Amino acid sequence: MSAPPGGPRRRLDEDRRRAQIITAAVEVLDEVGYGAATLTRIADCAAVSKGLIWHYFTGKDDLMTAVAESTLTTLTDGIADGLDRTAPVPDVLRSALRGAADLSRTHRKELNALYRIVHNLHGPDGTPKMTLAFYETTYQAQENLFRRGQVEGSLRDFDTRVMAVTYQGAVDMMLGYLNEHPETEPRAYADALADLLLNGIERS
Amino acid sequence: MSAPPGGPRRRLDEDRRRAQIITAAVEVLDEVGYGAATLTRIADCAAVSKGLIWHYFTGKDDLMTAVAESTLTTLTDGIADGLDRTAPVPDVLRSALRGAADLSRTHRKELNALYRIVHNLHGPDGTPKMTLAFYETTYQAQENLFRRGQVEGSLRDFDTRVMAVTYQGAVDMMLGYLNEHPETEPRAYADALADLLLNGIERS
DNA sequence: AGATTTATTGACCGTATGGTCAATAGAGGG
DNA sequence: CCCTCTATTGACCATACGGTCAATAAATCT
Repeated sequence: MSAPPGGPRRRLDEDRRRAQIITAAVEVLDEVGYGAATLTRIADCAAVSKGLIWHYFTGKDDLMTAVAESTLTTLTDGIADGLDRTAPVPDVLRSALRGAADLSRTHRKELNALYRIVHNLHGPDGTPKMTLAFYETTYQAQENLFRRGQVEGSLRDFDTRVMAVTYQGAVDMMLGYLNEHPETEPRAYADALADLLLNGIERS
Repeated sequence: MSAPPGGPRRRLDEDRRRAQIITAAVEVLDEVGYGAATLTRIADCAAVSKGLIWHYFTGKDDLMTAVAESTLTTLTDGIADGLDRTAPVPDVLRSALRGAADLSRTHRKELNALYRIVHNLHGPDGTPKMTLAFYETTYQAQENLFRRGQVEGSLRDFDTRVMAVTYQGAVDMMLGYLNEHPETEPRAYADALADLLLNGIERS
């Protein structure tokens, strides 16, 4: 009766297609938010049929997880570049904050998409799926950095765990704020924040 | 054919019913998250028929907004109590942090529910509905407090806007952390955080 | 007691979504 | 040149959700 299912227009390399779909997902997530980021919309944005998504991902959750992982890698790499981890700890922190602030301009969509996934992807029980283990890794990395500073004498004594959590919150808020206030200069914010945080922990 | 729609079992005062539904919504939001917080579930939890919800609210968004407002009032009142705003600024900050930390034990569900709504209630375009105006109010209140401290000489000079945003982030993270790590002593965290933040801004 | 109001119900509807699948066509191997 | 493999498609499905509404009975009014 109806037209038979058409074959492919163009065949593409597997990895490329995956990346293409993920990119489209980032775009859509950034534009309409998580709830409205329907698979139909994503497929449309990727100029691909909806059915194809299940050829590359096992479902929506799987796709979103993949997007989150991919995006997170991109972002952390973005910060890691041009960061000399062997420098004095205060300098590392300043650079890291600047790097993060820059992301708000160079990777706006990715930040937005990741933010949305993290805050929306729940397990069946309602437990957030990413947040916990997600942050725990960076907490420990930060704590190591702080402890190094304390050992080296550049930082005074303080609760490294609380500081790591606070630092993460400060960065998150900075990114959110820069996103909502495009008129704010990222570097200026980053430097002001560095002053605040370092004043609290630097050995005077 | 089918049983006719039954009348009410028990009539209840209007305000009570509203409150009852809102309470149920908080419960459900806390338990299963925003996406799974369906009106059917909320109605069940409130031991009320689904249709009744539209008698008190114009729709899901309206209900969620009402829940957010109600919850926010409860929480801010909870902090405001036992807070002497005329005290020296550093003392006010310490008290406020303790008050906030205490909420993680006394108002766990409310915090969770509010968090979920704030991060999930979008407008039709995907724009978050609450976040912006929501935070802006508290930013200004915080900035006023910081400026008072600067005028009075208890705080050094710093960017009050960046500090307000950072402070808010620190509190949010603290609440999230305390929620996910019940073994952590709220007061201890609050005090450690106060030390960190005040060290960064207090005039030494 | 009768009339009126309205809080409450359960059945119903339209829709949009995540997900399935047989059919298809292009690429590549023999 | 055929045969196999598989990336790709469009039609289809089940479902669950937000939302509507006529019917009903408890309260209230007169």
